[in-house]
Amino acid sequence: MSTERRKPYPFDYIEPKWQAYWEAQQTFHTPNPGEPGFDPAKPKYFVLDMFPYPSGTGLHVGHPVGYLATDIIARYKKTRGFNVLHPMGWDAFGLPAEQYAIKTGQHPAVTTAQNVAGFKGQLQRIGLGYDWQREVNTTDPGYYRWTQWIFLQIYGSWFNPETQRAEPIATYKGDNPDSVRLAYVAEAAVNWCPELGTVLANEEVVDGKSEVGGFPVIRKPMRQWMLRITAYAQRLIDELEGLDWPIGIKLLQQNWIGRSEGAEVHFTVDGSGENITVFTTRPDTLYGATYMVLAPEHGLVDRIVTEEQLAEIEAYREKTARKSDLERTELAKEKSGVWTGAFAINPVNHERIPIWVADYVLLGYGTGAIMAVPAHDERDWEFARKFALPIREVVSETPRLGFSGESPCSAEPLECFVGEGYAVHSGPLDGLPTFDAKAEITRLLEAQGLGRKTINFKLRDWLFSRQRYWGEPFPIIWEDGQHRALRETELPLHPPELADFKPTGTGEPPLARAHDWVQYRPTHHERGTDRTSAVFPLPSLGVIEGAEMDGPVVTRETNTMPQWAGSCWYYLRYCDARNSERFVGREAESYWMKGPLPAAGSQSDPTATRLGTGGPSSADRAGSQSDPTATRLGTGGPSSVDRAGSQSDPTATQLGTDGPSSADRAVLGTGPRATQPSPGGVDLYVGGTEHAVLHLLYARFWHKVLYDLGHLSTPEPFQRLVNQGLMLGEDGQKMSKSRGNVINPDDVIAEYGADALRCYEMFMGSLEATKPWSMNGVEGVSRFLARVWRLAMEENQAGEWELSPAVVDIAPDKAQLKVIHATIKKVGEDIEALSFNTAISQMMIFVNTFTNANPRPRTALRTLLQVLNPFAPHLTEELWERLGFEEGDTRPLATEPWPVYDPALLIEDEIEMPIQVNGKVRDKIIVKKDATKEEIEAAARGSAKIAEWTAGKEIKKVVVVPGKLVNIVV
RNA sequence: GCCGGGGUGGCGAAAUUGGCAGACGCGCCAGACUUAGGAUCUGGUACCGCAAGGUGUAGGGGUUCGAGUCCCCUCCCCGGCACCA
Repeated sequence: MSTERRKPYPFDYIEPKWQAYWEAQQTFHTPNPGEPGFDPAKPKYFVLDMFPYPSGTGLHVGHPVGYLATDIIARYKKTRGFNVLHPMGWDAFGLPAEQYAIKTGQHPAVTTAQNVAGFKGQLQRIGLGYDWQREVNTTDPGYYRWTQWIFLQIYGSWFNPETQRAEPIATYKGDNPDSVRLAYVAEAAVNWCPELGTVLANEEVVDGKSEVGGFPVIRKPMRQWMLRITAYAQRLIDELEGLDWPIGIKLLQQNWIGRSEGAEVHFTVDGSGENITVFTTRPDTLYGATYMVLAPEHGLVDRIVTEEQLAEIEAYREKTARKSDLERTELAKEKSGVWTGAFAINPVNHERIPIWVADYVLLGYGTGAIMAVPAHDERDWEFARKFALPIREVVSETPRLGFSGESPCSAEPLECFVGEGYAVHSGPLDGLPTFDAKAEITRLLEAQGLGRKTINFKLRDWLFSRQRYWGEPFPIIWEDGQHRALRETELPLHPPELADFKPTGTGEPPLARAHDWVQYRPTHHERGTDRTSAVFPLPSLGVIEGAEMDGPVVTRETNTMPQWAGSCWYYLRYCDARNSERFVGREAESYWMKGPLPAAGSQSDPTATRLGTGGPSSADRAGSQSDPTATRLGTGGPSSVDRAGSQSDPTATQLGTDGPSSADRAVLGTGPRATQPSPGGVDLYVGGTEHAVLHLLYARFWHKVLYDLGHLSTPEPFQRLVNQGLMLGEDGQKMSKSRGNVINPDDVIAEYGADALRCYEMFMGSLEATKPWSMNGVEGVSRFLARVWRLAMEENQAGEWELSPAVVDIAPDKAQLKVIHATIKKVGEDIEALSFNTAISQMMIFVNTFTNANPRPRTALRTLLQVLNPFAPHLTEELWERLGFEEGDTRPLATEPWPVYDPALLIEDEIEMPIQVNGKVRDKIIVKKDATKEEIEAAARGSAKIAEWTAGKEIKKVVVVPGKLVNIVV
């Protein structure tokens, strides 16, 4: 390569200078309520990034996309007079960090510290304006102390079905509190990953492989800690509604939780006292049940299998057990199963139907048993065809009368019909449409104690323990086979020092190797924790005169918590990161997490009222964007119409949403509702879609538990969520080391500067879109920044940059004023709308306009620097300083109020209007801005070109849209 | 299979309630300034056509004075779920 290219402007000097200045001045530190410098008159804005795992490989250019979006918003909101909370931290526990440590042969604490330093350096070189005083690290004892504390809150509570919320376990009146705790130990078939040496949550298993590393996962029965997230299933669905999240993410969560309405039906096993309960969403097809299927692992199989069938059943069960989840899905195409030899009695028609075992029925869903209705279920159909089981039609697509008397199996249907229709061959249900048939059969079953209406969820309880070293130890000890909580005063519980922290591979956690740590002898005041109390005894209650000093030796829990534990609440810790008394101070929490005030318009633009000239500006849009009704779920079709209807006229809803869709809506819980007050929470959360059902679901769950227990002021953590798109490599492929297409931001910064990196990433397309990297694109944006620089600066004979003599204190002309004010308006509005690419293009138009202006009005340049500042903070700070300060200016530019535009300057006296003939533009005319329809039409008819085009034809119609166009129809 | 999101120049992309398709940038072409240009500035650049003009937003149909935008059907790409009873 040739010599180093000349820098188009001295970013290599400017950028470190201003980064050091911000650090020294703590420009982006935001005080909490009650702290020095806090201004209670300002509204708050909490803008959050998904904090990274500090991996060893560092950031690539895809990571900062979201960080840049939030940085621009944060800087902008600050200039609009908000108290902005914009923090960063490290999700440093968990598999990636530990895998890296094992690979490099170092202790994870060492590699984590190195990686954090590396990441932080990279983020700072990009010029991100975080409040580093609030930095958190999940592996810091001062942090995980509270993660453990929150776990104990969960452990110490239960979900009261009466109140539909978590309550201290003391309010539970049953005799076995351990059966209802939100954190409990259970023996269950779990996802065991031999390669990683740990169990994994369902959410961490993708296509039968571990999400981290892609290793095979098998089912294995193990004793594990579980969190009872299923108790919150309904609320986790319902309370999505008020959130301003992408519809896709809401649906993803909804589908993951998987609510379905149906019925439980009890069948008896012929000749034994046993019962089989099934779950079905189609109780109306009960008369068409011609056999039953149990999951291979179902406990009843052993009790009902006949002697003749025993060997075959055992063989089948063993074969199924050996299959990994992956094999089981791969082999899903071909149905398999074995008859148990037993029969069940259909409760409604008392028919004797065979009971089979087949692996297409899953133990984990419903009751692990089904009634099979082959005529109306694809899977049952396939199975029945393969094993020659009877198929009976009980739903007809069209109404048919007089079928009841017919022999039930006389007409075997030719194909499987899964839709809704009308009941046939179904006794009392005959003729009823499916919807009514479901209701009727459920009523009949309930009346006879044969079944009941039920709601079933796909969501499973959260498998919360891991057999790994690098995670939070459980604050739990075991005594006489019973678990109990450590006291609050014993936290944090540090992990033991271990020379060998690799997984054991046997399922026993590595912490078990630390014998001295595991053997635990509580001192007198640590004993006697009341296991039924959620509130741990205060230390002052613990000291009892003359009590024994040493208790019996007990053992510690040796599992650790999963990666997600720390990330479930980090946003709360940011609110009060240094609090050593509480996980977050009450005042700080309620200040930063509270919802917006009712008057959205006034609060989102405090500067407008102060300066009194803002008018109906961009800020009003911000208000409407965060309107919680705007992104309601499930409103297919003209949502604005039925929204209006539901609010202003309750009857409109009833009339307007007839038909099957209303039922679906009810199921989803998304029917029209009145606008709810904002649930509050983080004002803007930006991150990738990969956390749609992991972090975002877990965090909501923890948040709700803490809210129920009175520790938090809002029921939801994240009010508004935006997903940034994926950054592809220059070859259009996903960036990866193996493809060799990874771009390191440090290299881009070295060549073009951080401001160019920032502006390019924001200019390349919409925030949410997937987009490929292009170095040529960076070059283009770099040129734009250099042009900005040269608007103010020029090079002298000695090759030094000095203030350009073209910059003088004159008033901009009319055309310039229009560009200036249009730019203020558009950039502000575009930032509010997260449309950063169009904001930058407007600033390019500004620069193009002024590039050849000589002289150049100083005020114009100053305005440009103000609106460009959130995007290119280093360059603009430098020029702001060099252009000199005016009275009333603050420094740095980062704290200067956002400029105010004058709408009057944007209105043209005369406007150009296209004239169409039959929809095609044929001429353009200039008319006064307030010209009447008649005047415009007359002018259009007066055009010579139009006369040509309409010559000899009859003008049938003239459409005049003032301010837009004229269309003449001939 | 089901559920989302998409498909606009050579490329990245713009386009309030339906109202001049392609803003802005890259690339390319030409010019200016220059010892020089991988610097800078100016102009041009959807496609076909010398032009007048015609054609164009994945494809087909529809509504409308007017459709990238609304409705119906089809195709393709990306993401998610996937025997969920």
